[in-house]
Amino acid sequence: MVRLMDLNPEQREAVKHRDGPMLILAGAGSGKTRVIVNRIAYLIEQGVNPEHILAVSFTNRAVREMEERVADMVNNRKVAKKLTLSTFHSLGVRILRTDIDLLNYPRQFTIYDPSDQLALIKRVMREKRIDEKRFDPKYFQAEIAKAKNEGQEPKDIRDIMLREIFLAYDDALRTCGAVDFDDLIRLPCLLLKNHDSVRQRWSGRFRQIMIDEYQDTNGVQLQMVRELASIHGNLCVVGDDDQSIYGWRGSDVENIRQFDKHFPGTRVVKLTQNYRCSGNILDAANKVIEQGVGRYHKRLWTEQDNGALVGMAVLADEEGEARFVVDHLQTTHFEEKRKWSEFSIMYRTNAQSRALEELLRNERIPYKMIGGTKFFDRKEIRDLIAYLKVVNQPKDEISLRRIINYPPRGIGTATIDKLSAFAKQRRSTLYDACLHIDDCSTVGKAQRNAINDFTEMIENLKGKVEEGRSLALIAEMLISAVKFQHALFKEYSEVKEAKKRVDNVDALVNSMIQYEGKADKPSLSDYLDRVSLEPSGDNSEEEDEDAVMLITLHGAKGLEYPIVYLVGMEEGFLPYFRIYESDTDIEEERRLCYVGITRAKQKLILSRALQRRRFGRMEDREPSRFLADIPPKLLHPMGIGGKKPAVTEEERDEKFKSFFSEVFGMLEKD
DNA sequence: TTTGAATGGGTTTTT
DNA sequence: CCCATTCAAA
Ligand SMILES: Nc1ncnc2c1ncn2[C@@H]1O[C@H](COP(=O)(O)OP(=O)(O)OP(=O)(O)O)[C@@H](O)[C@H]1O
Repeated sequence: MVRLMDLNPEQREAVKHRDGPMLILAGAGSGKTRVIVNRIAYLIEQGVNPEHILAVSFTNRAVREMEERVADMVNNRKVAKKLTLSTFHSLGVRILRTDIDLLNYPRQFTIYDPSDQLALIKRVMREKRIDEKRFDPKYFQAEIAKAKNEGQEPKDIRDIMLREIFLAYDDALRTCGAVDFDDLIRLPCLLLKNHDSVRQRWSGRFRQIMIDEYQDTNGVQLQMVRELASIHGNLCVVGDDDQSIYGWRGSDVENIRQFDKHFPGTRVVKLTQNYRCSGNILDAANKVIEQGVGRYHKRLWTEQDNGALVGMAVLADEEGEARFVVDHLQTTHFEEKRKWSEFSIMYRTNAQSRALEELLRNERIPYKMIGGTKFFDRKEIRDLIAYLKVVNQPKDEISLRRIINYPPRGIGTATIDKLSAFAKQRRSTLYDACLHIDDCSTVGKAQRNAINDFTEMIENLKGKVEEGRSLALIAEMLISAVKFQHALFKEYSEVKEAKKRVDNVDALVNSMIQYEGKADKPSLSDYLDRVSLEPSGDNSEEEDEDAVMLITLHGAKGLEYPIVYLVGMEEGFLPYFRIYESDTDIEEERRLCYVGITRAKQKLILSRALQRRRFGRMEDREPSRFLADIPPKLLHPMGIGGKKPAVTEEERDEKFKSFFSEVFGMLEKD
């Protein structure tokens, strides 16, 4: 049930808006997402078919958040399920799975992640005899991504070599039956633009479109949105130019600033009251963002009390910082009877989570890491996934090459080169050449046998998939067929290491079982899609698990927590500096800082270390320049700079003892 | 063809 | 410090 009285007048106006374009431009915590959620529920109440409603956001996490909030409000699972709430990329996949054949790709396409992408670019470069030493494949990868995000096609590229590689790379993708991440937006966009039937289908299907975090859209996404809204113009976007933090992947704040020019007749709604942060926190945030260069003026206000001061902790080193945060967190948890899930620790880079994780684990504090690709980056996991990808789409040459000789089965580089030549000669894919290897005289008998055994196994597994056998079962068959575990023990002389890897493989199989348990229509290709689109594996079964959140600043956008720790407030981290490169966009870093501060509802603790290990060497660290923008009267010094020294271990033990005796005392009374 | 040792290069952020 | 890649020997 929508309760319009839970909204302020501006929000109410936005929720009740029905047809035509609308822009909600508003600051952090002003209830933008709340408007979207309410508007979805309101539309349903007004009789709009939920299948006609589309809401898009950027991160998987933000989509999940929206799903939960909508589900709570609609309170009808069957109706909620009919809604389309998704990221741009999964929406792209959905469109492509239906219509990609119009572009000459198979509907069973696979999705290449950046490392597959790089591998393919390297292949293309080798084919073209372009020296990888002289020309960095990563450069081309970046340039191609940029071009795709700007909506450029190979013919638009001036640089001859880049154009040639782009062209060949795109060709190669098609041959592999694969698309890359950027294609997940670019190709649907091409389809919608060039095929009226496609546009009619999708724009007709989604008659009410909402987009959260619109300031993060890039050129191609704008085009895609335009096409999707072309039939009806019912497009509602919400965003905040002060929270634009994806410039590095082509997002363009002008999309939101010029929205009313892109969509004439736009109704503009501005929200300026912040409902999230206590006064001091909002003050600090305002001070940081106000120093922004080239910023459009906007000021948030709140009715809330000042609340606690913002903690500013200075510690000796990385470990000291982690220790401080964990101690403080633990003390607050007990003293204020806070649930673990009320805490969140945020950082600029995933690597910064290590020290924290270690300590949290030691202290047995439940935590959940959002983002980070650790699991699916492990070699053994990638290998297994590569096998499944080959079973799913044998054209996928990158995956095929990855596993054709892993575990080693006597098909070395020499053989693969011959195989590749054979494939080229008969104009077939590499896998097809494997199937007909007996017609290839250049490959020796032993190798031919090995290849035949290999294809036989893959074909067998393909059969199982077609029979509709369970995914986990297929994976298990695969693991035993290739003696995967045996290979791991052979590969890692350290038994402990090998065991760990075997455990990882088990964990992957388990994730498949879980997936099959909860998916609507489980299938291998759907599973692989999910793994590609959400490699962080944030498939938190335990949705409302009580755990501390560890998350990057980017990942935290749109989320909120009662207590937030912002660690690593140092030059080099925030703003982030890369060695040898000085292209950091300071203003974007500032906005990132603003995003971090405005995640906190009641308490915010900033921290920094004086020294940090980097490349094994200790380095001195300077405070982040953004700290200087926060008036000292808002800050409460802690750690080394605080009045009280950091809590010592004895003191902490003392606190626990008294806490427990208190608890026991309460129990005895009962 | 497989293997292990040497070497060199480098830490964003997400889909 | 930790990796990925490369290179040389078995
Ligand atoms: N009218 C209101 N009355 C009370 N609480 C509100 C109101 N509007 C929003 N809130 C609360 O304020 C908080 C922030 O809302 P929301 O997440 O929708 O903001 P947002 O504008 O999307 O923030 P961000 O820009 O950070 O993503 C939420 O806890 C929400 O419940």
